[in-house]
Amino acid sequence: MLDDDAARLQARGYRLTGPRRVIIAALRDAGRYCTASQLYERLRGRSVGLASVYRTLELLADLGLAERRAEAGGEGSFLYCSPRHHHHVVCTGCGTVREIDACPGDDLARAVERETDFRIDRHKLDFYGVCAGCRTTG
Amino acid sequence: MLDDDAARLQARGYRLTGPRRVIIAALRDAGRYCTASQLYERLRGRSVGLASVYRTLELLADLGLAERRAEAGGEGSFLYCSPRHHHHVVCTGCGTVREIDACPGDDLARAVERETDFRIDRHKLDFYGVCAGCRTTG
DNA sequence: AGTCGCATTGACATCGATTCTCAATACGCA
DNA sequence: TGCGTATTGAGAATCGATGTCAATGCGACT
Ligand SMILES: [Zn+2]
Ligand SMILES: [Zn+2]
Ligand SMILES: [Zn+2]
Ligand SMILES: [Zn+2]
Repeated sequence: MLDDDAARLQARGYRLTGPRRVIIAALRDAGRYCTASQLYERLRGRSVGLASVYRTLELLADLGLAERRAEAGGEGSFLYCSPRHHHHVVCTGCGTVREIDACPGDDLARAVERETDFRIDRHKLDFYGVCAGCRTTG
Repeated sequence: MLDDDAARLQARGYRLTGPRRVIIAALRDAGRYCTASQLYERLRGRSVGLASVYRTLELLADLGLAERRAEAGGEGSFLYCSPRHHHHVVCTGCGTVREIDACPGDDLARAVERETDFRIDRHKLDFYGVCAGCRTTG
């Protein structure tokens, strides 16, 4: 877990507890979307309760340090997100997610404002494709 | 419900039933993300079962005619999507969603390919802001 | 380092959204 | 119009997610 994440927690008055450290580190290291039960399994033996996994994921989503996604048939899953503005590239083969800096920027947002008469505040952009590893393997 | 949607269903061998027509029309007309129970309420008296609402939403998502979203604390919700490539503008005030043509295009996708060594197939882009109505009202 | 207040935790109970089951129905086709 | 089968509605069943609560441990202040 990075100091930056710790700072974010404490800046909002949350305590930096053992379970939180471990859960956040696990989500970070996963480098992909994880469900609560997946993280819970990965942390067996570290005495972390499933409820705490749910609570911490919820907290991270609230702090902007994680992004929630809808699964097709079942559980929700979370992806660790660094605090800066960024977008994602998702490998449809292995599930790996990488943060990227490429961004359509304000120009496109302004074009959208003209087209719709909305005032645009933010945007979300994800790319889907196949990573180098999956191309050679598969 | 549009003929285009009907054609998509039947092209995959699905039957064009009464409940499906009604549910799809309701989702289309909503112009926003809807939960299964919201649609079910809206269709009271039309003898459409909740299970059929769930099944039809799932089917639409599968056909690419609806997009699923994760809600914070509770139910999943679905948004009707036309078949062509497009993106969304979501009003954070009233929930209205509009489809737009603005798109970062292949240039950005190629930049991402160079940056990551992924082969990019598709992307998803949403803008969030406040619509004209919500600006004057609120 | 020691003390104290209270946020946080783990285990389990509970809730509720989604899926399953199955006999009855109604599409699509000849 | 008649048949075969996908689909439906209602209720049961599932299980992901949240609530409860006594025990714990973080962190602030000595
Ligand atoms: Zn891959
Ligand atoms: Zn951006
Ligand atoms: Zn609005
Ligand atoms: Zn696009």
